[in-house]
Amino acid sequence: MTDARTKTPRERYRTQVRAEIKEHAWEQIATAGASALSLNAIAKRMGMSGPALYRYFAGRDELITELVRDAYRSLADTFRAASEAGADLAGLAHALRAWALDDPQRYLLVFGTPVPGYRAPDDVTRVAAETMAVIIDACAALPSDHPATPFGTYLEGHRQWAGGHHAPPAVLHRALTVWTRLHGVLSLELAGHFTGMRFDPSLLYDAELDGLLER
Amino acid sequence: MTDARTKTPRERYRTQVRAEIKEHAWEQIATAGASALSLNAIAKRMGMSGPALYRYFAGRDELITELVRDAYRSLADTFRAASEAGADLAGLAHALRAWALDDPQRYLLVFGTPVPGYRAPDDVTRVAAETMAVIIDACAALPSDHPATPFGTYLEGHRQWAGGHHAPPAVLHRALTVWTRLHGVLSLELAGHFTGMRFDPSLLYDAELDGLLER
DNA sequence: TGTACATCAGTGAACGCGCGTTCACTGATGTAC
DNA sequence: TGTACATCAGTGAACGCGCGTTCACTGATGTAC
Repeated sequence: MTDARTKTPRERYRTQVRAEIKEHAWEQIATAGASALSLNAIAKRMGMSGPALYRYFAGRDELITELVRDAYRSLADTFRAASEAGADLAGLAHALRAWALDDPQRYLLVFGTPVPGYRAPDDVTRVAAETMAVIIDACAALPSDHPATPFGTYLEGHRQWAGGHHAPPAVLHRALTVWTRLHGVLSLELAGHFTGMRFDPSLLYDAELDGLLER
Repeated sequence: MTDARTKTPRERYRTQVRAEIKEHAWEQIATAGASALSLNAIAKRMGMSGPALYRYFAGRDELITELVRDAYRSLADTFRAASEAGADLAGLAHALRAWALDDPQRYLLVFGTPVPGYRAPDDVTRVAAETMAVIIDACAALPSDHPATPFGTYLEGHRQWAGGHHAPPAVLHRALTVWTRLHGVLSLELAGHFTGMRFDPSLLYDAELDGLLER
């Protein structure tokens, strides 16, 4: 049905140009950040006139939405691929860091300071829950025992974010902690807050990871 | 010398208008984020013409620099005040969260996604080291024992960021960890990443804090 | 296979906007004698 | 105390720029008979 062979040449061309626009958008974001994204600038770099892009996107906001969606998707795919390849929590953490360093602005677009005036579409939360589920699974598979924490038991009544995942409270708590701690190191690293200090951020990242694995 | 009484009325007026400009700048940042800061918009809200602001700031960049400097100063003052009032690490952590929630965009201006094309002046790193020193002191005062960590000993050779603070390696490591973990929770909270989930972020913050205090 | 028509990608001009910044100028405030 | 001058805050016009977006139009590509 949605098979590539059933696509007409025009449809194929459309999706290809759409992809090309997004690629240039990412390049621009990588250079100057998401708030500087400009349709006209993208068009110019593609050798087209500005209005031409309106054949492919309803406007700037729809393009950004698409980029956010793709970023979430990309991370979810990365996680799932790592997981299916047998990666444990440490493997996921390293996959996350590699994904972030591969395109820092992509990470920041999703987890950084929100683009002012822009609201993420609802369906991305589903994808976000998908990545969270992979982390939860990895936490559940940890060999260590999981003593229940007060916050963990509190979390049991608020597990929508886990996509309805069935996991003991301590595991939910652990998964959330994994997220916040890794993000804490990663976001400061990507924002350049460690550049003045002269240590290797990856060592700090691994140190945090060790703390998460050991108990 | 720099006493207020030695200031001429004109000087007083100057500093007052400068302060007023900055206040409007903060209001604008709080609404639309730092990347949307506009001199003309500020002037309009003050009932002045745009070029008038050039009597007070050399340009947009100098204004932003001043705001960043003030933000760092404000945090450093908050920390020092809390510390002098006898606050321990937990007290500092709560002071940090209160400071962040008081003006989220101020926190994000300093610790969030960097403003594209803008480079922070060098002297703010001195103020940053000042806040770090307070955290290090609080970590050193923790009652728990401090087993040396591999990363901690590695850090000993890279302690410029601590402002030349003399503290055992484990304490340096602990202080860095305090920073990254609290920032991990805070930044995700401020960026609105917990709003979809239905739990109280302050509980997660306190849970992380507990982990930092206990060992 | 050829012709008539519909579809659709892309253009160029235009609109209205706001931006940072410069410049020559006015008018009020302070200073020196 | 009064007058001449210097200082300086603020204005308004202007420059050049880039933005998102609309609109009428051209020309190429695909479709139906």
